[in-house]
Amino acid sequence: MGHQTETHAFDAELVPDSRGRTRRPSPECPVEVALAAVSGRWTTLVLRELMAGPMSFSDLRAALPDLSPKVLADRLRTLDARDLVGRQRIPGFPPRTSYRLTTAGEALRPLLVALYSVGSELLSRGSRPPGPQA
Amino acid sequence: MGHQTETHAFDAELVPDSRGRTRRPSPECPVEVALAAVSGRWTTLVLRELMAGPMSFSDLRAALPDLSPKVLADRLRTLDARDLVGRQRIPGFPPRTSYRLTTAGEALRPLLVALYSVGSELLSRGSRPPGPQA
DNA sequence: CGGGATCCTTACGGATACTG
DNA sequence: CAGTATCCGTAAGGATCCCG
Repeated sequence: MGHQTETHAFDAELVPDSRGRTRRPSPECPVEVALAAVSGRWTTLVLRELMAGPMSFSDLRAALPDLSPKVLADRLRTLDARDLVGRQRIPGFPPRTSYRLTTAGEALRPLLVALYSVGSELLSRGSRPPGPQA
Repeated sequence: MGHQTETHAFDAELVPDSRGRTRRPSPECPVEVALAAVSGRWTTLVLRELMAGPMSFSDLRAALPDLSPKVLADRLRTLDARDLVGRQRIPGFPPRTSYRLTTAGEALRPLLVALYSVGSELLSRGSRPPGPQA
């Protein structure tokens, strides 16, 4: 092995290309992009609901009763801005809006599945609950 | 199909069991657990470094020069508290501490891989950078 | 070397009330 | 119905300095 010349080598599965070799948090890194997509409280729950098919604003409110309209609107706006969710106004009265995942949004499904299975693995190992983080 | 009795059905791959059917963010949900494990700025970068093998505090500082000692200590403390990372003091002077992933910590590898590949997918679709989130 | 202690700023998220 | 407007408390995270 080269002694000191190469700082260190990353596992090729973990870091397949140069975009993963950043020395600081950077929006060009795929990991950050994926993390940003699911970040924010309630976001994964909203995504989970939409994975089952299009829903209106109040469908979502009914499915997630403790989520305030403000935060729900925030989440939907952010997801929309990232092209993960699309909104479609249905003409007429009362006003209705249908939210649906875009194809980019559907691409998050394997991530949610991975989160679930890794999380289950951690729980089965008896890892401690989050607690106060700092 | 039952007409209105069942509120709605989740995809079994996405939500394999009842722990994923929460109506609010909850530490019992595997998704939240996994998300908590990688949450926080710099966390995935620290994990990436440790995936290559044990490192000392200043090894990590050298690998991530823009990460302040305070935040690095924060991250390591949190990861330690969650049993994802273990610390080992090396006796003698100057003081040295070696950090390594626990087996639970190694369980995060597939999650990081999934984050990378889903993030790449999003980037290749030309999704917008994070931007101001709220 | 490996941290801890302080201070400060901002961004997030919750509550409540209101509107087209 | 589908949001917006406002206010507010908290916690994350960066900077700086210090200690064993």
